[in-house]
Amino acid sequence: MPELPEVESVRRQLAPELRGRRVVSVWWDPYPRTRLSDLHLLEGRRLEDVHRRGKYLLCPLSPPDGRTDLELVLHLGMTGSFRLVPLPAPDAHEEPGSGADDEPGPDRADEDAADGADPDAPTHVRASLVLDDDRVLLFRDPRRFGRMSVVPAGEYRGRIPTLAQLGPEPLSDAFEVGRFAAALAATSAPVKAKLLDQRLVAGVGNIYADEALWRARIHPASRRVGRRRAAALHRAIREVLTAAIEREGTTFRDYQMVNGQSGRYVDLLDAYGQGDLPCRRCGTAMRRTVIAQRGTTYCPLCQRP
DNA sequence: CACGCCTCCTGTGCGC
DNA sequence: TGCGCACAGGAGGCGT
Repeated sequence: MPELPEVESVRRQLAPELRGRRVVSVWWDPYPRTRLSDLHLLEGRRLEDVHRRGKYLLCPLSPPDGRTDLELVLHLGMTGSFRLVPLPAPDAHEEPGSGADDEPGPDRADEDAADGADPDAPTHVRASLVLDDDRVLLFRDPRRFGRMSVVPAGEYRGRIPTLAQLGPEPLSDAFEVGRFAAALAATSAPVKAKLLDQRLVAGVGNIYADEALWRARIHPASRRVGRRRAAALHRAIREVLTAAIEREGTTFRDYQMVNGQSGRYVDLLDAYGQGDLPCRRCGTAMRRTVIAQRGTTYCPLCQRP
């Protein structure tokens, strides 16, 4: 999925477009096990801003009285993306009178782009918010791993467990090397599993975990990371995430920005997706394995246990 | 509690 | 060309 750099890039595109916009109406996926909840609460409210914590986007909502007490929480899962499109002109073919109550979601059977349907029309739309500037925010998510929910502002416990326990932002002062080293020392799980866990540090996923471990020369399965290596990893995480944000993230397969463009960090990947290719540092063939149920690529020479 | 495995989904790319 | 299978950037839930 989109990790911190991808989510931050999406945030930077969305924030100026959504800030101050009022939500006129909302449609969302009627799928039984949908991970979209309480979106009806959006209607009539203003999106005050778009913030980010880890891989989550947070939009404070203004009620009519001006107090902010609800928040829209967005997570892109593995395949989520947003689009802003013009509000379609009222369709002449539409049955008069009916059809008003539930906006026919643009999600039809995905295969039948038959009869006249625009082949470029967005597919897999799971939610759409009509905004007061006659544009529509579409949330697309083929695999349905993404989440959208409206919650009382800041109250994540019991609703969004990972967000409730989220670790420090890696690019902020809250990400302290001493605490990071201590947390790594206090665990017996493979270091990569701890990076993916989100409690030690927020926003690192499979791509940037592999990248940071390669840069810090730490074997992803290592269960013992001392202070020295912890400090190297701390620095590597910051460097990798900063460089990826500068290039608007990595598009390996699904990730797209709001304008449909790809992230350009893919060209700079040193580890992720480099299986069997020569290590960019020492030339040894990169090796692929599975750690924490995730595909993992590392250099067997540079990154020894 | 910490850890590790399984699951939720759909699409794609590969090998046969 | 067609089919089946493995795999995909995340997180939640459950068993040990």
